[in-house]
Amino acid sequence: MTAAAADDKPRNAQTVKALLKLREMVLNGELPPGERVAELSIVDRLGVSRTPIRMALVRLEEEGLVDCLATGGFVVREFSDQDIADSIELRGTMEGMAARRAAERRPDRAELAEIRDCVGSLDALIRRRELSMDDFSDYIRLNDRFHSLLVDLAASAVLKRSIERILHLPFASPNAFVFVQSELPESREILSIAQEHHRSILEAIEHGEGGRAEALAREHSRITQRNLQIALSNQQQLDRIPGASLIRQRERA
Amino acid sequence: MTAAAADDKPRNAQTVKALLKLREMVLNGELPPGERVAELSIVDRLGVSRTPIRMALVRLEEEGLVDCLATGGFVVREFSDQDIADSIELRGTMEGMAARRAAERRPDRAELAEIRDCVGSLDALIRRRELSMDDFSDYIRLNDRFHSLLVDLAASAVLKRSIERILHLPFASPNAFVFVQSELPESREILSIAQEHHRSILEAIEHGEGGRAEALAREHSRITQRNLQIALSNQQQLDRIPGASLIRQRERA
DNA sequence: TCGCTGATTGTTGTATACAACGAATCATTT
DNA sequence: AAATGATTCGTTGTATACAACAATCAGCGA
Repeated sequence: MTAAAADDKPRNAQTVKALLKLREMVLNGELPPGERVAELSIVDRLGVSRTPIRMALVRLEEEGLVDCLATGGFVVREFSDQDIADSIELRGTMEGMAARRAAERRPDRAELAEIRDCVGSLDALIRRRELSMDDFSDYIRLNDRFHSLLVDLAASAVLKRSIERILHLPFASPNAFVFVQSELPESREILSIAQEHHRSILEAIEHGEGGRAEALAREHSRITQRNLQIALSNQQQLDRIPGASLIRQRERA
Repeated sequence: MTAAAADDKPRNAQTVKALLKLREMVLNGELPPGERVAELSIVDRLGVSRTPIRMALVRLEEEGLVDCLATGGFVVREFSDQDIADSIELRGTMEGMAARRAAERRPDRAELAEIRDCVGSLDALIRRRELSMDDFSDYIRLNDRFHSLLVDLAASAVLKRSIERILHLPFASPNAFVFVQSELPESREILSIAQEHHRSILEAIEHGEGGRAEALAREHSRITQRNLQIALSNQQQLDRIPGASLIRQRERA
């Protein structure tokens, strides 16, 4: 955590730069879905050679953000409403497994300290009178932390990898719709319900109740599903979620 | 299904060749786990240049068979017993989700035709007096087909992708331990139980019983877990499963 | 005007060249 | 002899050159 090695140049600096930038460009909509990603045009825009760009594209393809064309080259993928709902459901299922595994493992107090602290911080945050935009940003950070710690508690490298993979689809994130939700009148209630879920999941883990922990974690993901449905009914709000440009436009009457 | 284009050279022939060969070499144990994969040595052995090898290595890394070293280069990964069990459990969880989704979708007769046929063939196979090695090979083919059709019935591209990804770990396959099992005296009973699972999963889907379908699919995966435990208690048999060389040797007294 | 053909351009897949970094080796010193 | 420092070797990451293929566009003919 020291300030050492701030601009530590890794050996593969160009590749990670290309990967980060390309992912950003895809999520921005700067590279529209369905369009072929011309490697040379990226060379111009990023100032790195084709090789690292190619590597990054392969990784993005494995992540699921671009598709490998049979004729050669890559295309930015397009996602249907169903794809998004499926991603959220899959995350919920896997987090359910994580919660169950965590409960069955009977972690000791030391292992639970961090996530307890996280839930405590969330409690404090929710109790504030008014929730500013910054508060929502804090919520996102803490919420991310909770979900990440939950997966860690399952102590399964395989499961962790799989969950991290699905989270590469930005709209599968537990936070994908928080800012959409923040504009709803019932926003506070939704956050309270979510936090109640967090508390009971933790409680179930502490009590070693695997089945309950799994059911709760799944139920928790349905909040994201609800928020998705709300966003889907309002194009303006939908446009503000991460990776919005990747969503296939439904025909409108 | 015609005989057309048998040796159709795709554009990226070298890359797929490298990917296939490298995967084979890793699973063979030809490239021992923990050892750095020197690209130049692969160049000699495969007769393709470094570039396609590099691409293949990136893909293998995303598949989880090799790890990306911080210092640069790739290492063949090593898997603990727990990793294997976790992979099987994760597959079971995702197949459970697939079965539930399939049931909830209420597929019509036409959609169910293939999997019904598959279960029928399995029935016929199991009913034979004696099961030869070829019979077990047939079983593996049909079993693979059943699991694949089950995933297709869920009609979720996201889920399908995730399941296919976990199946890249060879010991996560539903068939990983069938040949080990084939040498057990109770082999036939295990196959009968598995087939009973297949039948009831299909039945639950036909009846639209999502919860039951999910529970059954999960239970079904526990057969693989049992077989894993059996294999783990007998090093000789363990060595015969696909990717055996990737399994970390436990210290023996 | 429409369709077909041929050339041209653009893009990818592959091979290779090059430079920087790390690891191992060997020599030197204490 | 052990430790330490310099040097050599090997390996990777990156850039670029080249060839094959696809797509596009112009021109020609009906």
